[in-house]
Amino acid sequence: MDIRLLRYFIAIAESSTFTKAAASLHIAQPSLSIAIKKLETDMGLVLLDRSMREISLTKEGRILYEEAKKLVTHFEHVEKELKRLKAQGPMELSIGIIESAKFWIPKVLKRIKEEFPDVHIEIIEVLGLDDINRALNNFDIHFAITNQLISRKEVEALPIYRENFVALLPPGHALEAQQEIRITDLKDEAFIIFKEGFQTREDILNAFRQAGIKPNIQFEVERFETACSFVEEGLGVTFVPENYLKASTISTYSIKPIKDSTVSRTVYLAFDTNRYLPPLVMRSMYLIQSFFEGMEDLGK
Amino acid sequence: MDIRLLRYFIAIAESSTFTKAAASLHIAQPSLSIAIKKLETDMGLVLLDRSMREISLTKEGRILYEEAKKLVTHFEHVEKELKRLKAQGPMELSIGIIESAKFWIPKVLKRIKEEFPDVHIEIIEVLGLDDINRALNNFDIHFAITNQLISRKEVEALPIYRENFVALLPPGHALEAQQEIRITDLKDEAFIIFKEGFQTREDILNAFRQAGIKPNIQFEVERFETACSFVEEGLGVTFVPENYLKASTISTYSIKPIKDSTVSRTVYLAFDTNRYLPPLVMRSMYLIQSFFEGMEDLGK
DNA sequence: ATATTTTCATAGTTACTAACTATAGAAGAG
DNA sequence: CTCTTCTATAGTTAGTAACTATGAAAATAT
Repeated sequence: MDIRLLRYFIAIAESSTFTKAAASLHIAQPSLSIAIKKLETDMGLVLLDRSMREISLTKEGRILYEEAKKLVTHFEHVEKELKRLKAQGPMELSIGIIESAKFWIPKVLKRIKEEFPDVHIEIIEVLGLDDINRALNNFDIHFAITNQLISRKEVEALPIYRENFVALLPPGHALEAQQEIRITDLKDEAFIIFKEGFQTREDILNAFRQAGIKPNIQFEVERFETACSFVEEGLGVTFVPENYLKASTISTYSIKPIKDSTVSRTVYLAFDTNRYLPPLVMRSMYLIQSFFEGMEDLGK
Repeated sequence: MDIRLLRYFIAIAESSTFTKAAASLHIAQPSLSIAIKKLETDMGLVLLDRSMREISLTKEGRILYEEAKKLVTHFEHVEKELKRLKAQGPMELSIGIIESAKFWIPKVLKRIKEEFPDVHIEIIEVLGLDDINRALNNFDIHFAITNQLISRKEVEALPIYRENFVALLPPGHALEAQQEIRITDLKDEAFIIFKEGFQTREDILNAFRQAGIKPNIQFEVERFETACSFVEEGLGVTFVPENYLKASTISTYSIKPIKDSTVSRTVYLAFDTNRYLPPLVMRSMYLIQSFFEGMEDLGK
């Protein structure tokens, strides 16, 4: 059995015609027809339904497609490991994270480093859904810490913890005297919120909806960092996760808990299930999960 | 790249001569020489040191040997899964366990079944070290719950919990009046112990050593079940794990805690690191580990 | 030290196979 | 009903994976 046949099969499954797949593989179409037929006889299974003009996968074909992707990425992992060994390079681990994860990430990285002293860990900030999907697809990151709900079936998202938001008021704001903020207090306040496509925007809008009012949205941003600097300039009010503030240097704005409805979001550990995950990656994900284990209200 | 080349390489790594490996693969020796040379050029690495008559693996060769085994077992797993799918057979999970694990195993199996309703779980009782090694090597079991210390480097043993022993006295025994037993109370008592090669024997002998006496060994057995029936017949005294009694139907002998030194043993989850472990297996091991997580004194 | 045995590599041969081009046949689109 | 699009088959060629025979090197025996 040749890995080549699996690569061919994956290409077909993804382009759904022999002709296009052959083109993308830079081989002639009949070669591909014969190769797949050989794969089918080798495996003793019918993998494709050729009755229509655009081929479709049989049940067995769908399973093999998923398994073949894992097997091919496993193979590529081994190749890469050997090259790394030859070049004396370090083991690599790439994690995509949201802003507020900066608070706890160093603690977990310390644990990972204890078990894998030579590993070189790369932390990449991933912002929106597209960003995460792109990073996971390109294998830029091994897994992501994210609050985005990812609906693609090949991506699994394990909830690891929930985090509460707090309100951020500009210095000298009228509400500064209050110990706590109610969402209804913000009825006419200029509000700084995340752009469309960010889960956090939806979480905050939901909280306003529950309180029965609409926020007066004046600015739309992509990062808490931006929102914070806007607040500092007195441009409006915003909500940020408590954990984000733990990671950033305290500034001049005043921080107030939100009283009536708890505004919160779930943070997930997301990874591609159709990919071979080497022991280092599996173990790191396990360490992150167990870091939060037993914490109340994981939003499961 | 052909899986065949990896199989060839594994055979060489394990028999340390081309000639023997070729024989075991049922191919001619020159074919193997050429195949391995091709593998080396494909990978761009020197895998073998041929300077001696018996070849040895280079550093890269050793890594590839371990990785290749995982890759080949991964491939075999996929083949088996497809055959299973064709035959409409159930997913299989085989776990080797020691006697005393019967107590908690059903609870964990319930959790596994919740996540994988169709899985067919096979529980195999594994007794001594040889038994476990044989079962892991033959792929008869995916992992083992064992108290044996396994020194082979390809087997990892994660401590999951510790269990205490209690003393078992035959009905009507002189010490029956006591609430607790001291090891020194058993100075001249006929003692029933495990055979050589069982970790439990060593654990119990250590406890006696610490108490400064030697047990009067009269019977050597391979199972707690046997030891218990011997006690029932009045042939002597023995120590068994509390957990074992929780799983067995209470009988006529009397059970006494051991007072002075706590006699206990560590139970491990042992698995072959040089083997591809499919998600079902990984997840099951995780569920077992987290079942005991947070319990005190895991003997780590 | 020398002969013998053991082991791996190379050379040459053969059969298989994976690629190609050309073309036939089947399934949708206009 | 015709034309296009797609897959399968036929036939060809180059590459390769197996074989046998044999040479070179290293360990063992005499």
